[in-house]
Amino acid sequence: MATAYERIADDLRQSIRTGQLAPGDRLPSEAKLADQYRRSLPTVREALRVLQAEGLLIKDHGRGNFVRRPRTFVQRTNTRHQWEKDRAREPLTKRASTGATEHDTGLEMPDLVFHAAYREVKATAELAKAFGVDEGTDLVERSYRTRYRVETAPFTLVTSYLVRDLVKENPDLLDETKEPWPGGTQNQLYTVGVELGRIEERVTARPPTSEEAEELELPPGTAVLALRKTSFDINGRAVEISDVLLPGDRTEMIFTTPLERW
Amino acid sequence: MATAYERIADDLRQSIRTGQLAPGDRLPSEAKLADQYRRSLPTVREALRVLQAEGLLIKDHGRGNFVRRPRTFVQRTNTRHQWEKDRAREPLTKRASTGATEHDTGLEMPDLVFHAAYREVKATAELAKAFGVDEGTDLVERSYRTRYRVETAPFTLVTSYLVRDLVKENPDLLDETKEPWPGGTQNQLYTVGVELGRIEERVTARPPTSEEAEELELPPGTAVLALRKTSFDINGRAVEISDVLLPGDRTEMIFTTPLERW
DNA sequence: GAGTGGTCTAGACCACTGT
DNA sequence: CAGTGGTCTAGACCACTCC
Repeated sequence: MATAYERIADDLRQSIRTGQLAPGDRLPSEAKLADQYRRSLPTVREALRVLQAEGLLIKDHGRGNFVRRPRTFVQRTNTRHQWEKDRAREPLTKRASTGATEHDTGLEMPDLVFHAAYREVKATAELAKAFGVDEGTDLVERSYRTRYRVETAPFTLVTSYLVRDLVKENPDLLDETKEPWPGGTQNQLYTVGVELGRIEERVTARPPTSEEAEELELPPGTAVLALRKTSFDINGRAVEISDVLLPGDRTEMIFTTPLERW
Repeated sequence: MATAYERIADDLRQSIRTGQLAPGDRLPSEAKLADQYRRSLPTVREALRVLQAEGLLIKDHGRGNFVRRPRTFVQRTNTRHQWEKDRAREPLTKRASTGATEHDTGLEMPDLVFHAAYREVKATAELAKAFGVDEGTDLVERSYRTRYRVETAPFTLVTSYLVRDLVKENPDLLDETKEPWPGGTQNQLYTVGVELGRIEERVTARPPTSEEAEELELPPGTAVLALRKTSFDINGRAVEISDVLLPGDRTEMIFTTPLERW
């Protein structure tokens, strides 16, 4: 025998799946649902919580509970890497027009708001291992967030690390007022003589920390996609590491793997 | 001013982060916590629910609340595709020894339990579009689940589609007792004269449906990684489509993108 | 101000786990 | 059996939204 809140949840879920409750519709108020199902208010609220965790429902304080609309996805491809590499040696005028994010999303620069911050940090054990350097080595940490101009929440948080010694020849790379750098990281590395040979991306899904949930304005129960990108130069040395955080409920990542011919 | 349950959650979260409460530790009973914080039981339970959603806590009915242990990850790479292609034309003896899952996880065949089911279905609008065929075209649907012998829950659910006409020349491909097919899908396709040229994988994170949560034995609040894999032959035709469902809390996907030299 | 969801209480009873 | 978490109730008061 299912519990009372499960039965209410099942019933409402059914109404949503059949379209009896359409996306955007407001549900009856919690008090009315309690009456309807002859259950107490907390029990009804428990049922709604289940549906919220399944992504079927949006709760809006003071307004009501609404059937969630299908999500619009932001895409992120791995073909962006080759695209960025091809442009890294192009003249400034060409590089300035669009970046890799625009390549992925089809949006234009003016649609996006970009924010960057720089910091010098010492390599943690984990980062030192990933870079193949000693713990405590000087790193440059750059934090980015990018959002649509029309929205308040960013759709990516990026924390990027470079070994300081590698980039010290180009002081512009340590100047946060120079961001967004036209042409992106691969062009930045080109200015200090580095060519990338391979990019590795490790992807996991996990619940956001409370801080991350707040910054990305994630509804409760939404996971984040955590992507650890490591860029290797043509000699196989790790030269840049980025931790990218993407809201799981509106990001689609597309990876294309070419195969060698028989 | 934070709410009561938030303050309790913050306090416990702090204890966990500092290690005052170590992974595997049991928390005081909910009644004791209620006493301690001078709050009602439901308020304490609300706080614990927050921590559970953050993946910091495991609730175990009748036993207690426990600090969650760090998760052990199952890895899934995209280098598996080239690896599988290289083996697709090898003799049976070599193909039989290990499959792509073993390549990724480092496990041996005897560690894994494999289950397959076959069904003939008509192409939905969505699948028809992805295959570039007419809606209603005959497809073969194969469902797999793979789990560790020592665990009860599978770590992948796979639903794979092939166009029936493409594989009808080899009747073994329609026989579910022949699974796991030594050498995997790429060898199966080789038997009907298909060579793969490119594989595209689209990854999203979303909350599981109630059915999926049950089948994967996911704790509440855990997301699934949903991967739509499309295999294209050397002429760019989609020949196989797989929907792969992975538990988000213990899967790491690794994608390597090689870059062309300047 | 009326209507909505959000927080909190005090307590009852049930279900699961271990001894 | 004792101790734990899971479900459910009836009701109070607060915070937000919209008219």
